[in-house]
Order: sequence, then structure tokens, then C-alpha cells
Amino acid sequence: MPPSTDETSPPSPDQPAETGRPLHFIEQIVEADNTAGRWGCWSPSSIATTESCRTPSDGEPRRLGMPRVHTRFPPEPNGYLHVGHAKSICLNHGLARRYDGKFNLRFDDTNPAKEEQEYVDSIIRDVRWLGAEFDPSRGMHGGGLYFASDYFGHMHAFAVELIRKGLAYVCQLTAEEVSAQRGTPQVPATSPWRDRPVEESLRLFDEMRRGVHHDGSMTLRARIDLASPNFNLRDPVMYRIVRQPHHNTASAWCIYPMYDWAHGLEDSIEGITHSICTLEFENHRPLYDWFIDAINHGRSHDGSGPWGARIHHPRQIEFAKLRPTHTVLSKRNLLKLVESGIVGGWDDPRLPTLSGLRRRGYTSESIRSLCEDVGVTRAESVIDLGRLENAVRNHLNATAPRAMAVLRPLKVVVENWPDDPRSGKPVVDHLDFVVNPETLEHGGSSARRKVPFSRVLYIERDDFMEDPPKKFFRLSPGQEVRLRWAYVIRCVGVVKDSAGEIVEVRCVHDPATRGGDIPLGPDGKPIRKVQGTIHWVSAQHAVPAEVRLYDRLFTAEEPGAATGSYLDDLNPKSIEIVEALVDPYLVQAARFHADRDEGDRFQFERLGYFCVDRDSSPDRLVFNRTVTLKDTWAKESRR
RNA sequence: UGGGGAUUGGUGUAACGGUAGCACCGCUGACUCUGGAUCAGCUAGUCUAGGUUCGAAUCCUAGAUCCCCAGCCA
Repeated sequence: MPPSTDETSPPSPDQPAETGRPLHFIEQIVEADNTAGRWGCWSPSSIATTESCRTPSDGEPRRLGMPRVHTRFPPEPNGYLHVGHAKSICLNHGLARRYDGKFNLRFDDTNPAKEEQEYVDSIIRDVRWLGAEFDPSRGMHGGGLYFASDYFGHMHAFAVELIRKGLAYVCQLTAEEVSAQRGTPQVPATSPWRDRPVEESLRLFDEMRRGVHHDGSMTLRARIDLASPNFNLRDPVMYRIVRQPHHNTASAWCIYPMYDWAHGLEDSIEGITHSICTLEFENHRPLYDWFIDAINHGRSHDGSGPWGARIHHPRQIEFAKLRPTHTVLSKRNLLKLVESGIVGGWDDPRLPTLSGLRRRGYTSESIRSLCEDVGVTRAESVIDLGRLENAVRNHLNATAPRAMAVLRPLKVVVENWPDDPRSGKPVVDHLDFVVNPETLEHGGSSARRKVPFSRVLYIERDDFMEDPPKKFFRLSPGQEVRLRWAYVIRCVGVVKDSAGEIVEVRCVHDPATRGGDIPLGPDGKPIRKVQGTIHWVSAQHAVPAEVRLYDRLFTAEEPGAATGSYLDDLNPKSIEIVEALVDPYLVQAARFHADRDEGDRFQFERLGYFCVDRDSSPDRLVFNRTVTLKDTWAKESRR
């Protein structure tokens, strides 16, 4: 069995580094276990046999002699990972890192009817993207990537052992009959097969394995307690007949273990110390304990005796899952959105899947930061989706280069802009543009770049009003506004089409405000005040780009709460596609990186954060809006 | 009605018998070449009822509300 489970060296007194935050309840449990020496310490052999040296800097010598902390993330490959899984990944991987332990990615692939290689691949990609490193060399003796199906042989041997011990039996009730005889909280279940002779169960179980019986015709059940108030203990099914090929074991098996039978054994085999799962599995814990105890019954510490050595018994800890508002997380609902075509696929940017969030432009840092932020408890809670949005805003504000883009263009002509006397065409001015004001002081040579300006520009339609309300600090007839990093302009007129629609705004600029600075008076103060600053692009230089404006997929906090059907709460405006005009700088700067499955991210000033979509091609940029900037004007104008 | 859990401002989370704190949201104001960011301030909480104690969010008793469990899913 791979990782040693009976190490007896004393616990290290070393405590993990402070993070400034109080320990959450699982960390407290881990530290108490470490102090008590409950799981022993990492030994040279346990390290050598279970992990190769992919990240030598992450230090085996450091782990050596430390109390053993070994966690895992155990997804079933029957769908894509979502933010809820991210919390579990961050928790499990975070514990392993914090306590110099190990982290396994293990696929719980016990049901060939629902599982596919596509899901395996996507899950590996998403876990890596989140930054939860595991050793990718496959297999029990190679590293941190495991498959439950690798243990089918082990599990089968344990099952035979339980039959021999009189603790399991082959039951020939159909699924319907089992259901009908399940009983009630007060009335026990029944099975006419539970006292069948051991030899007969052994023979039938072998026939099940060899595929001589039809799917559903019989099961292997644990003999526990048909009257237990905990239904999980009413002789649960351990194996069912499923004569289907498996993505990993092909057609080696005709029977497959049930989750409840398999899961605890997987953790035991891998030497997992803390089996962390969500609240709904608390009711199953007595069953997992029973299975391990049943196997250990008659076994000895030193391996002497008929049944061999005792197996490892992990400690299960349950926590409350992450539940964001305005979205759905269950695989059933997600699958329905994908298959019905309501969204474009598992990586649709409106989906809470990790691949959807990645395509939307979310950074893995921001998702990790949210998970750290919401904490770990046993109380069920709902997290406002706004917190996820805040997390990515915070990260991107600090890191994303700025650019200008006009989503709904309105033409502006600067009447007093000079022509070049030689060509007779309008002068082109190249102005300084700050790449990211948050990092200006330590930006070095990349802190500024040039942006072209000329006589004809485009501004945002929303930034002009012919008849503005109070506190509208933008462009309107007779009023001044600053063009970001360029000039102060004043509106001197508008041009309308035959329908009365404004098609052009006429302005004059003040040459003394080049760069956007207001000249200083004799007192050293700016000679006048300009309230508003708006973004713009030069008509001659701007490049067209497709911009996909995403919004929340659902309008209701809890989709389906009102009518019972979550589809009733779909947001009809969850996507809007516009033809925008963007800063020519983006033609060079904006790339999609297929190797990372991520596009470059930018802040389009005053609009929000945007990333390059994988649909972009060399001659056409496509951007996804990750999230808008906070907009207090929008809030103000709604009043 | 059986079993297993949970309950602290609008939201999330600390306080582990000794001053109910932090973050987000909201609201003020300052600052600002992004109505962004930043900074300062304000609002607001221990599910209920009893009890133990000098002292209770914390311990005890009773109740309320919410979540999970009767798949050959995980």
C-alpha cells in the first residue's frame, strides 16, 4: 500500500508561520492532531515512494520529520469544476502547503455510466490553473495524481474479506424491491438474502464480477443494521453490476463499487490524514467508520494473523460549501444550461465554472483570494456574487494595463485642430498615456506609452448629453470636459440627422491644456477647474473590435426561488455584443495565450476590465467584459 | 412524526466564562486627469425564554427557525 500509515516518530514541535488571520476550525483540528502526534511524521520512505521531485525548492528536507498532513481533492469526472469546488481545492491544497504536507488530486471514477475523459482533462487543467500543484506523474507510486479505479483490485479484495467475515452478502432484491422495503424511520428495512451462507455469497459475488449476471439483478450489501435510524447504515449496497467499459479500466470490471464503499478506502489507501468533505456527508461518516473497522476486525498492528495488518483510518471533517448568489452550481442544472444551448458551452463566460470564469477574465488569484476571504465554517452561508466581482476588480486594478475603448461611438470634430501645412491633413499628436496609475512610481520604462490624437475622435455616446441633468460632469453644449491624457475641449455645437438624432459633436480644444494639464496661474494654482474626464479614441487610428458585454446569468439572488424553475430567472441581458473602437495599442498588446487558455487583461478606462477571448484571430480582436468598474454615477442617476 | 447538523449587523466571519471586533455592502465627507482607486467617518448584531455565575455570544434546560438523510448517483 503506497503511503505508510503507521509511522511512529514523534511530532515536530514546529508551528506553521503566522498569517495574521485566526485559525479556522479545520486548521485548529490539524494543529491539535500535529501536537498530539496523531498521524506520525514524514519519513524518508514515505516521501520517496509517493512523490517525485518536481518542485525541489518546495523542499523534501523541510517536510522530513514534520507531522504528517495529507489532503486530497476527490472530484468525480462527470462535469466541469465550478467556484464551489475552488473552495474545496483551496482548503485542501492550502492545508497541505501550510503544514508542509501533501495534496493529491484523485478522481472518484466509480461510475462508468456518467464519467468521461473530457471531464478528467478539464479538471486537471482547472486544478492546475488554480495553482494547486500536485505531482502529475500518474499512479499510486508516482505522485499526487490518482484514480479511484486504480484501487478496484484492493477494494474487491476487501469486499471478499467482508463476505468471509460474515459482514457482507449478495442480495438479489431489485432496485425497486429494495426501495419498497427500505422502511421508514420507525419501520426497519428487510432483505430475505442477508442470512445466506458465506460460500453462496462468495460464489455469486464472483459470478457478478465475471459478468454472468444481468445489470441490476444482484448487489453486494454490507450487513450492518436494517433498523438503524441512519438510513446509510441499513445494509448499504457496496457493489452493483454495470457491464460498461470504464474510461480508465476499460472492460476489466463488470461490477463497480458504490461511492460510500469506495471513498473511505481510497483515502485509507492513500494515507490521507484529514478527509475533508461537505456537510451532507456527515450522515455517512458512521458508515465509513464501520467499513474501516470491519476490515480491521481481526487484523493486527504487525500484520500477523489471518487477515494481515490494520489499514489506515483517516479523520473526516465536514465544512459548509460555497454558495454564491445569482447563479446555479449543481451539475444537473449546469449540464442543462449547456445541453439546452442557453449558454455556449461549459466555458461560457457567464457560467460559474472555473473554465467559464477563466474565459470571462477572472484571475486564479482573485478566486483564491475570495476563498480565503469567506472563511471555513460549518454554518451554511450565501456569498453575494458581488464579492467575487470585487475580488477580481481588486486584483485587476493593481495589475491590468489601461487602454481606451469606445463601446458606443459618437463622432467628435475638433474645429480648431491644426492641419499639417505640408500635407494639408490634420496634425497627429502623440500623447503620453499612463499604463497603470496604480503602479506608476515603480513602473520604469513601461510606465508610459504613446496614444495618437487628431482632429476627428470618437467618444462614448453616454458621455454627451444635449440637455444634461445636474451633476453631469461630462460633455454638453457650452461645457468643458477633459479628454483623458489629451486636451480640454468645449462643445460648440451638434449635428443632427433627419430623425433628430445627434450624429456629431462640434468642439474646440485649448492648446494650452496638452496632456490634460490645466495651466497654472500666477498663484501657482490651476487657472480653472474641469470636473469631468472622459475617454476617447482617434477616428483615424482606432481599430474596430468585437466586445462581448456580459452580465449576471440570473436576475434573482436564488434562481428558481419564486417559481420553482431557475430558468424563469434567466437574465435576458446577460450578453450584449457591440462593435467597439479600441486603442490601436491593443493590436500589438492584446494576445490570447492558448498554452494557458487565458487572454491578456486590460482595464478599458472608465468602463471595466476586459480580456482577450479565444475567438480572437490575427485580424480581429474579440474582448470579453469581465466586470464593470464601480459606477457611482449610474447609482446617482437612478435616483 | 426518526436520525444528523446549524443559528453573532443586510452579507461573511472573529471573540474558546472577562470591553462583541474585522471585512464586504450601504450612507457621509476628503482627495482625484478613470464619477475608478485611495483616505477618514457613520449606520447596524449575539434566534427566543428561563437558569448557573461577580460576570454568559460562550455553560445548563426548554423551545423556535433553517439545512441534510429513505439512488444499484457522488
